Amino acid sequence: MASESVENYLKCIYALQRDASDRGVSTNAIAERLDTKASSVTDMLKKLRERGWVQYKKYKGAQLTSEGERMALAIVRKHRLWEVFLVNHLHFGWDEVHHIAEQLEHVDSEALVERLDDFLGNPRFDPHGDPIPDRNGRLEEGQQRYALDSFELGQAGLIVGVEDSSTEFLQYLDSVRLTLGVKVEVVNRFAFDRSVMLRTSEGDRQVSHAVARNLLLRKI
Amino acid sequence: MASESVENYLKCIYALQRDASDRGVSTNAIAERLDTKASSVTDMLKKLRERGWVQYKKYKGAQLTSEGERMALAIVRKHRLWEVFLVNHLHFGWDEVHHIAEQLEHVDSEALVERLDDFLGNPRFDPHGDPIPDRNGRLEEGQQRYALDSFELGQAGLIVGVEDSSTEFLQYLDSVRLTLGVKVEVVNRFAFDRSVMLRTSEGDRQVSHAVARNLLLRKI
DNA sequence: TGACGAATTTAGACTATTCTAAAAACAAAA
DNA sequence: TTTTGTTTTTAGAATAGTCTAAATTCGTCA
Repeated sequence: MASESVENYLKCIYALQRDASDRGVSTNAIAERLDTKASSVTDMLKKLRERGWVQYKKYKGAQLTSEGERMALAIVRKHRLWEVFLVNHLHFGWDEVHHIAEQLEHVDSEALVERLDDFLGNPRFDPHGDPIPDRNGRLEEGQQRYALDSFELGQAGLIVGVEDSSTEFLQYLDSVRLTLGVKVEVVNRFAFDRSVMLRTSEGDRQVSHAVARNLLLRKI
Repeated sequence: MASESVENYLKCIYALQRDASDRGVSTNAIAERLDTKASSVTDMLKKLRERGWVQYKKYKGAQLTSEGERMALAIVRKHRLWEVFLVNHLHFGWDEVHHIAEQLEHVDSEALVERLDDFLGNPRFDPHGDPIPDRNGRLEEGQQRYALDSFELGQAGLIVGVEDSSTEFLQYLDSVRLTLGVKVEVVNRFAFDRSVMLRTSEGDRQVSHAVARNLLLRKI
């Protein structure tokens, strides 16, 4: 059985090799994301290699093995299922659940996860729009999601996810009513600061580049 | 914040000073219950004393301070609430939940506990009949519970709890239909092995002394 | 190619928790 | 009160994970 710390490393490497889909996740990238020191990461990578969960060569970064990826997906599955529970049944806000799910995801019981999944009605997405791996670790392809950032003028879309699940960003989205399921259209783009003017059913809103990069939409 | 290990020690000392209501819980008693070595217990007791959670003098055993007891009750509260969730909502058997709740009880979020409590309908007892401390750590007095062991011939009672929540014991009780809420009457006692003959609505059953000691009843 | 700055690893140390083996204290009987 | 067996504590060591500081390697630019 993997320790909580080991599980966090696996999850972290999984996330990093997902959005920077090149080879080898760098020591520094892991250190930054886990808020730890590069030397600690090096130590841990050696242990993970020992146990067959990552491929790792000095100075070359790390990649999950298939066993490592299987474990990472199991943790992601638990995390997202618990988030659904917290939001749908305990009525937490989508901005409040990440921290709690980070603890719950380490509870070790196959039976618990499967019963929770059934209790929740086998949801396919978590409250932030992220897909939930099935019991075999398979992730639904789903339709392509694009950052608002990449939309052309006049392009419309449905908000289906966020790149950043921090409390701050989610609370901001709540406050300007840009939440999952909302339909938006790009009516203007300002080159000098890369901000974007959006039209929603509630009126127009201007959002910064930082927001546009982190809002994920399905084109319509 | 207390580590998982520290929390387990506090819960253990709480349980031991509850049923052996004399002074000072002995090092060996703690070691046996936590399946660890006496020397490890000594080390930990010094740390708990440092932090003001137990009173402890060499060779004199340990007692929780009021702060220590407050913490222990918070853990017991979480444990029992999660057990209710697992049995009532995820449909686990009462014999399957202890191990899972031992992990869930360490999740640290005040808000989670209170919302879970409300979600469950503020239950007052867990699936084994044990009372759930309220948010202030207060334990309902409830009516007195007696071990079947102590019943006179002819005395009747309602099963309202168990002294031992092990999977083995609970599965045994399931198999002979001696579960919470069942009414029984003592119709015979056998001195040579201290076994007891019970009458239930389903017929007569003989149970060993070990069982009689661990079944808790309310007299009727 | 060589040199510089950034990234990474190594070396050595620290904390928390646990263990084994040996020493000390206790308790109860003779 | 002395002996003896049990309980408890101490001493010293191991493991997992982390850190700082120093050394090494990498990649790139002149």
